[in-house]
Amino acid sequence: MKEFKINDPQPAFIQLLSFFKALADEKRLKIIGLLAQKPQSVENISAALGLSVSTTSHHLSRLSKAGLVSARAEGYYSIYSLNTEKLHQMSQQVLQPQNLPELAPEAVEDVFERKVLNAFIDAEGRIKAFPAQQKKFLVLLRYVVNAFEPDTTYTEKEVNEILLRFNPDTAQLRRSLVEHHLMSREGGGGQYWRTDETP
Amino acid sequence: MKEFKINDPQPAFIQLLSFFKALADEKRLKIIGLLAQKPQSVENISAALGLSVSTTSHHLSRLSKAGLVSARAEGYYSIYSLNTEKLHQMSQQVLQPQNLPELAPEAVEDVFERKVLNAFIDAEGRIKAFPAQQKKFLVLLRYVVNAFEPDTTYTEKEVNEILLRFNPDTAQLRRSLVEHHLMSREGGGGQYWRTDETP
DNA sequence: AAATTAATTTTACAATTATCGAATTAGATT
DNA sequence: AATCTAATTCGATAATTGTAAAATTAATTT
Repeated sequence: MKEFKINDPQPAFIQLLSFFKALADEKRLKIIGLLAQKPQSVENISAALGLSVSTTSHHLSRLSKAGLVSARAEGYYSIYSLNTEKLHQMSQQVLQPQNLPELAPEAVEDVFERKVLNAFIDAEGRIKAFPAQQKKFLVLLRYVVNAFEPDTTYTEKEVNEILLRFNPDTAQLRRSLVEHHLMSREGGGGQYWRTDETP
Repeated sequence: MKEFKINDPQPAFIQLLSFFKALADEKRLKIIGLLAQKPQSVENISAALGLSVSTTSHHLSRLSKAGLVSARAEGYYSIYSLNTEKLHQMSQQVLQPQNLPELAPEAVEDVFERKVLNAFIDAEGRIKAFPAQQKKFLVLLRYVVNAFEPDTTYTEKEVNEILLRFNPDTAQLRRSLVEHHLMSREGGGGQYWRTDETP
């Protein structure tokens, strides 16, 4: 097996990109269509497309680099033919949903959230002020709720102790956490727990 | 609204081309990867890609025109998400081998053959001279053999009469036609017929 | 050997397009 | 109403790329 990790910037990405670039041209797409009918010489292709031979040769070279066509020498002709397996392989494999996320650069933390946290959390991790905008407030609540362990129950007193690390107004925080379903409370008593994230 | 219908050359071709063009860019391919993870705002995407917001917006617009992503307004955000069905549909359907030939322009008659015929056949359809190159000579033979009906037997005399319309050297023509298996001859007698083309 | 032929490579240019900043639009907040 | 925020559109520029003519290469024919 190969080691792709070190210094190799996603060969799959490069390959996919050159595949799309190879086919992202009117003339080259038509060449694919021509070669799907039968293998042909460069001159023949250029006549069918109304292009000069040199331009056609250039296009064929690009398709060839992407592995979509290949040429065999026959006399002083180059007879190009379609690599149907390659074409099939690319169209089948590479755009499968499960492979797509790998195309992305490392996911960046949400810009909006970072902005809000920068604006309302001080260096000690405490909430400086409560934003009026609900969306921003929710960001803070999600930040706060991380202080609670999943699958653990807390008394109201314990909850308040933890919330006090963020802001003196523990009542509002506690109430909001429950309101927005980030924490759950058992009906009458003082039992709290972090709501399961999976919906 | 615009009228797209009239003079619309192969909508399938156009659609396929714009599909490939949409994905033939590094940044846009990465956007696909990002949106495959989760729907995101323009600002978030631009941060992940290291691009300006306006450039990102432009890329998203291109992807959107190709039908690969769509946006929903949420507050003053545009949350873009991936159209996975469309992506799946395109990658599955459109590059299937049986559809490929339709991408080509109307097939042009073979350039080499046309050249040879122009060079060696006069205005009356007669062979001006016999080319030394075997490949060219074969083109002439295939041209000549069309004067014979399929599934018909001819005597040697009839064959010579027909060949005389092309060139006085009927003996060479007759012999070459048989040699190259364009016509068949019954063992001893003088019965000739056009060889069936299907191999 | 000289001439011919098909293809590739090189060079130069025109067309396209990716990019960004500035201006504008649409929506939300104060 | 005035302000703020995210997104889009516009205008300009830089980079890419499709195109063809000319020069070169490779193979064949005379």
